[in-house]
Amino acid sequence: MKKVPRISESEWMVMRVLWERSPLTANEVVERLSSKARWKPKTVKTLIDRLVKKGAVKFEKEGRRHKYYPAIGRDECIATERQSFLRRVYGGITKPMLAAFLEDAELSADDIAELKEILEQKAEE
Amino acid sequence: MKKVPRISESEWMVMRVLWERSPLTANEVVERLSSKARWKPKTVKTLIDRLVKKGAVKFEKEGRRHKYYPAIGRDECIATERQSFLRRVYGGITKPMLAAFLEDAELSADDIAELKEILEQKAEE
DNA sequence: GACGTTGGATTACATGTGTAATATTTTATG
DNA sequence: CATAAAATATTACACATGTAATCCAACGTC
Repeated sequence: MKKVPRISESEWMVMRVLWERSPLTANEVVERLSSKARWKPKTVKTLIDRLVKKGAVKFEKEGRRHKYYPAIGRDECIATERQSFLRRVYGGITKPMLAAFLEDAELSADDIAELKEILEQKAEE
Repeated sequence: MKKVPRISESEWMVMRVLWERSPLTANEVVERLSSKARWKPKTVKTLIDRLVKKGAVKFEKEGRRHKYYPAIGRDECIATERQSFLRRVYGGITKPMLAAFLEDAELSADDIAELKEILEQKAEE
């Protein structure tokens, strides 16, 4: 289990686009972020560079352009963030916290069914 | 709805002890944190000062000592963190994210029943 | 009342983050 | 080939954060 680096709020936006589709050139990343954030291209470039330095993103040279792609898994990063969040705020996963999440969520009927399924499984343990 | 300030990871530890019991003197906070973190007293004092500056903590003078207490609610702060986390990581609350939480959780039968209750309520909407 | 002790106030300093601008290198074009 | 265009690399700079140390003021003690 390799350790995932710490990824800042802004960097997460970059990671999200790369996880969605990659490899991408810097400009493509800028393009895909333009709807989500109003950063100057240079700012996005800085974020990409920092992610490369942290080992979260790698690239291959294709001609003079670099094609960037994630070097770490989305699920791993999410798990790390989730745990950090829970430790910080609740000191662990708690029922009130889950209740709050569920209340806030927008869920389809299928989603609800699936989550109930999980709960039923747990009830049997 | 007043806006809660941003609270850093270390600051959260301080807030947690103050939410648990307050008011406390700086030294009492240091004392209560000593099992959780190995910070020098001055470090804890700095964290408290920053929280005061942010408006997250207030104090009253009792003789020459200050008695500190939270100025913002735990639940509000948690809600803010939760939303920040979700926006960052998932771009909002999603079913897969909820599923991951539920899978990880340690829940009693009552907890499970209550959560199912919430889901059923949502199914009716 | 001088003095040490004990808290609070001020200052420190490296690293991270948000947000870019400038400089340099590579490439396409005339 | 010279030069403009484009991409990458380097530099910038203020504020946040982790982690304290030092300075100063009030209080109790002799």
